[in-house]
Amino acid sequence: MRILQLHCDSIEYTPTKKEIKSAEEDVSTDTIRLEELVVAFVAVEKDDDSSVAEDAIFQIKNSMDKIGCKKLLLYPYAHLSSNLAPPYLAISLLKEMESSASELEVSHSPFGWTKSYKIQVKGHPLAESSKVITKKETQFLEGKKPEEEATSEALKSESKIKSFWNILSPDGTMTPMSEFNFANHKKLEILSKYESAKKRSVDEPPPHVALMKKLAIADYEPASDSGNMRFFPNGRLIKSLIEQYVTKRVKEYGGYEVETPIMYDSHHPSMVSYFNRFPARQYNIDSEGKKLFLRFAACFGQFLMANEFQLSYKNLPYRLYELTRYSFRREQSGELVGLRRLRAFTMPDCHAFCKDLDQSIQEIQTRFDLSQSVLNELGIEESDYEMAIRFTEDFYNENKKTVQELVKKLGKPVLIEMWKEKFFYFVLKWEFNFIDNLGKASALSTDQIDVENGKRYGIDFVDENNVKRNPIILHNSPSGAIERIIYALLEKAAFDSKQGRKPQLPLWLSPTQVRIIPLTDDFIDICNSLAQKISSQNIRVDIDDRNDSIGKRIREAEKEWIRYILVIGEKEATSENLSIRDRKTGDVRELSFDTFIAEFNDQTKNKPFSGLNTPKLLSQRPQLMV
RNA sequence: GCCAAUGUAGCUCAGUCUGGCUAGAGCAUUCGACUUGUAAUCGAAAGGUCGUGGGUUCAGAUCCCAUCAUUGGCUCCA
Repeated sequence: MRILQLHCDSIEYTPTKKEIKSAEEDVSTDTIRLEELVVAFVAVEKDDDSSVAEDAIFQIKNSMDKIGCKKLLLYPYAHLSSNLAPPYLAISLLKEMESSASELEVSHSPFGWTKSYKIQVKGHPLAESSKVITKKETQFLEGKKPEEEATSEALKSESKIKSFWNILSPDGTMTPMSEFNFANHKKLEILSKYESAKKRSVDEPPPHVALMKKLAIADYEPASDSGNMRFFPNGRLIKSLIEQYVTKRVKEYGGYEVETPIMYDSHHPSMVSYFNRFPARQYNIDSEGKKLFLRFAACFGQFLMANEFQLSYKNLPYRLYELTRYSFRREQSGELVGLRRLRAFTMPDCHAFCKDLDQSIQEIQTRFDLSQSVLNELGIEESDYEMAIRFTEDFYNENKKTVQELVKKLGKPVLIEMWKEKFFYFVLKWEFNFIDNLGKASALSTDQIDVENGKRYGIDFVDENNVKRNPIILHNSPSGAIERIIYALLEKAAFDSKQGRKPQLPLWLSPTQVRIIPLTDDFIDICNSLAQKISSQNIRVDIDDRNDSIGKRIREAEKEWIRYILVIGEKEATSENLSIRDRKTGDVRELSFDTFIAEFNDQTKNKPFSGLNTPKLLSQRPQLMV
């Protein structure tokens, strides 16, 4: 059976005359007009039977659910096939379809009649689709527009691969997702629903968007392409600190930092096959007849580099790392949101070349620990994210223990997606998904076991037996995109705020860590020397020397989420100790200088430091209202 | 990309449905006064081709068409 399915604003048809003997009787020749409906042009073919009819109506219903349409017109249309069923069979199958779609508002146009018709088709991607339904096998091509260029094989097969969803608990039990009791795992439930059912319902902008502007971190740049952000001094400072921290951790783990080009020749032999597999989502550039594209990850750069290395098994695992500023993905405009999903983003990307599966499995455990620890230190805890592991059935059957160990490390149930066959280049992939205020999931850390690209990029090493082999490659981002970390921190802060707690950034990331407020102009000099003393301890300190009331300046500092405020007046000028207003409690404490520095350092130890990225005196600072 | 909502001063918004006075307010900015004790001192000035481009009209921020951007949903997420 062949079906051409169109989501229409309206259709108008007029039966004109009987075309065949066995056409339907008692047909009125009035014009019929229907609105807001799906029209399914149907050609019944020779071998079709009830099971095909049932399957067809099932698929039609499915896609109508998606587009939220309840009205269906079955329109017999012989021209779709050259292998038609005899009319009596066609009529009876059409009737079967009509009656089995009873929960829809369904009708059919007369069979065997010539009809004139006028049709207005909607313009969204799901509006048009064709289906071919046969007895044994079901195949269908969704959403393919007639005028569209042939979609690549990748996209077609991607829509065909079927996922099996389960939940794996730390004790090793695997439960089908539908049977799992999510009572104590609300966020995992969100992730599961999000991934498998793809169902979401939100009607407000994510809170981090307002915060990123209010805190003068980042904003949209109207003169650029959407999804390319500008970062203000505060934002650049925060971003840079996170970048430095992640890089430091990766180097401690054993990654070697490199730098590779951001654009590549799409006709380079190594690119072609990779490219055809993952088409469409890149920025293209024409340059002197070359067709270049902007990288969407650091993979190519590092693979092409590794290609040059003379590797021995003794060198492995060997790890290359790059902090890509930027990676580019030309996501559909409707998918872009604040700092969560961008077209240009900063991605730490670390590849480990391993000699065999055993080594890669050992390596993936190390990197799992690294990722978890990095997120933790960045201020994102286990309770903020949920893990998903995806793998092929074969890999799981041979490596159950490995998978279970990862789950054990996390210590809570994990969403499992399993494929019968390997479609992607990896056999296993895990990722941590941050769940935000609106119940949206987005991936942070991730790692993959890649069994294809070693060969594709001609990377090889010599093993113990003097045989050349291709390494297995792990693809890890220990933190996920840096922008997304900021998004996660802001969403967490917004959540605190909603719960009635004071929102804040981790102290080591605060653009201003200590603010000094002179009571009157007379104390500005004292403030200056105090500021100097504090900033020599690697603390970002500024002075609000504006001519505003003390209450107002405190309020401003609170609104900037500044943790420590020092008001300097007569009392402080003559005292040994500092009066420190701690935003955490709102109280004013008397501390000696050294005690304060010790308390401060304790909270920022092992974290990178960078000086104030804006004028020290607030009177010299432009007000940024975005 | 599709559907919907939104777009007015640097920011947050009123005015748009029902076309008609000099397009308003608060915050921020500038100037002046005040010299402040832990979340908003007082006064004044300046600030706008109402997202952009067309159209209808005696008259357009307001109605119509197109377009761009943001947000939400769909799709997508290597």
